[in-house]
Amino acid sequence: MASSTVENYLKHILLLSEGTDGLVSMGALASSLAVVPGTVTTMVKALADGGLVAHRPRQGVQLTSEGRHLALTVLRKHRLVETFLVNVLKMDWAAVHDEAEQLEHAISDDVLDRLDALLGHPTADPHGDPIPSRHGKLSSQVYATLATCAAGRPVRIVRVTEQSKEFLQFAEQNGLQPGTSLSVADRNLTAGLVTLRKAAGRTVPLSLAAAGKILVEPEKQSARFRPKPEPCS
Amino acid sequence: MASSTVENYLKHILLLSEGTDGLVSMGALASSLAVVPGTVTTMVKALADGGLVAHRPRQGVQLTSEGRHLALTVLRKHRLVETFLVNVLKMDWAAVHDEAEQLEHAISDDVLDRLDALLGHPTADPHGDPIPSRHGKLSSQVYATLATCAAGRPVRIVRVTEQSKEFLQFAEQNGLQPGTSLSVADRNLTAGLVTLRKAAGRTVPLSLAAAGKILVEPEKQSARFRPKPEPCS
DNA sequence: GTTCATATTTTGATTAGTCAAAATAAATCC
DNA sequence: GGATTTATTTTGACTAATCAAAATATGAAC
Ligand SMILES: [Mn+2]
Ligand SMILES: [Mn+2]
Ligand SMILES: [Mn+2]
Ligand SMILES: [Mn+2]
Repeated sequence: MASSTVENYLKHILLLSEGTDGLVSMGALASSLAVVPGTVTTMVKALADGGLVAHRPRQGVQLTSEGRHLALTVLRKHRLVETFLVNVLKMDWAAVHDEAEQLEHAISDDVLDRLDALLGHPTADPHGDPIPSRHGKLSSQVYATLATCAAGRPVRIVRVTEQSKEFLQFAEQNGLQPGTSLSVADRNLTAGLVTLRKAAGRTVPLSLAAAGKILVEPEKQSARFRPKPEPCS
Repeated sequence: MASSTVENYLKHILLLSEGTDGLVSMGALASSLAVVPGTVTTMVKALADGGLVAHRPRQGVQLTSEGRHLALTVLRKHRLVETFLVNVLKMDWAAVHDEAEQLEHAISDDVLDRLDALLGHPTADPHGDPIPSRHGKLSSQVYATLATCAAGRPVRIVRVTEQSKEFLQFAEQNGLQPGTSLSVADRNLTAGLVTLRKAAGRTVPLSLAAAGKILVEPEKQSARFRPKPEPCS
C-alpha cells in the first residue's frame, strides 16, 4: 500500500534514528533523502496524519510502532536483496546498493521469505549490515572501528558502514571486507593516517575518516590455540 | 529513465498489437490498462512527443522502433522474472504474474542478464509465453488451441495464454500445463464443451472458451517409434 | 534583553498520472 | 442524405511529490 516514497522516508528515519534518542531533524532527513527541507516538512505531516510517525514541530520526527515495523520490513528487503545479488547472482558488492534501492519496493513479503530461506536466513548483508529478523528485531551491537581500536591487536572486519560505490570499490581493491583479519600497525592522529597490517604482512594506509567507517571485532583465537573446541553435535 | 507507467503502456501496446497490423485502438488499450479512455489519449500523446509511439488520431497507436525496443525489454524482464520465481523460488505459477508486474520495472539490465544466465537462457516462461531474446527477437509462432485442433490427435500443451490466478489454478489442478500430453476426446460445439483425454486415461471437461486459451503442438513421436534416433554427440 | 544566525515552516507553483463528464468525429443504419 | 450510435478527444479538476523563495520561530551571541 505505501508508496516507494513513503517507504524511503520511513527507512531513512529509521537509519538516522539509530543510536540517538529517536528524534530525527528535518534537515538531516532532507539531506539524507536528497530533497529540500520544505518537502520533508510537508511529507512528514502527511506521514503523521497516516499514523506512521510522530511529528514534534521544530523538534523532529520519530517513527510510531507501525511506522517502525514498516521501515524494518523495507530494510530487511533491502539487505536480503543485496545478499541475493552478491551471493547468487555474483554481482559486485559496490553495485548492489543502487539495485536494492529499487527492488526493496517491488518485492512482496512472500518473495522476501523465500529469498530468506534460499539464502539460509543470513543475519548480515555483504557489507556486514545487520538484517532485521522477520519479527522486527534489528541487531544494534556496538563495534570498535579501525579508527578507535587498539594498535597491534588482531581484529576481524565485521562491517563497512558506507554505501558509496567509490569507497566500496576501494575497500575491495585493498581486501577490506567483512571477514578479513588484520591489525592496526600505526595510528598517526596528527597526519590523520592509519596504517593497517594484513595477514600476509602487506600494509595498507587509510585516512582516519575512512578507518572510522570500518567496524571490527577482536580476532577469534585460531583453531589450534582454542582451548576447548566444541564437539560437532 | 522511463517510468513504470510508461513501461506498462508500451508493454500493453506491444501485446495488443501482436498478430494485428500494429495499430492498437485507444479503447482496447484503456481496458487492458484499466484506465479510462481519456487518460489513454492524453498519455499516448505524451508518448508520441517522446518518440516512443506514433499516434494516428481516431485510428490508433503504434510503437516506434525505439518504443518497441523498450517494450521488448520490459516483456523480457517480466517473463524472466516469472521463470525465476517459479524455477528458483518455487512459487506457484498462478502467483508470479502479479509479482512480475512490479519487478519488471525494478530490475536493471545487468540483473536481467545475470538472471538469464542463472536460468540457462530459457526461451519460454512457466506459462509457455515466449521470452524475447536479448536482441529483441520475439517468437510469434502460431499454434493450434484445444478449441481448434483435430479430435483424437495426440498433442502436447505448449502455452497457456491467460494470466488470471483463477484460470491458472484451475489448469494446474487438472494438470493442464506446458509439457502435458493429451488429446481432444470430443468437441461439442452446441454445448460449447470440449472433453480432453489425459495420458492416464483420465478425462477433463473444458469450456470452448477455456480450451481456446490453451495452445498445443502435435505430440512428438515417442522414442520407441522414432525411426532414426540422432546419436548423442 | 536585543540582535543574529540557523533551522523549519509556509506559500505558490510545477509535473506526472489520473477521472468525470462534455464535446466531437466517424461509422452505421435507414 | 440525415439521424443515430459509438469511439475518441477535450476540458476541468484532483492527488502525490516535489522545488523556490518568503516568512517565522528558536537558540546563541553579544
Ligand atoms: Mn528505496
Ligand atoms: Mn548493505
Ligand atoms: Mn508492470
Ligand atoms: Mn507468463
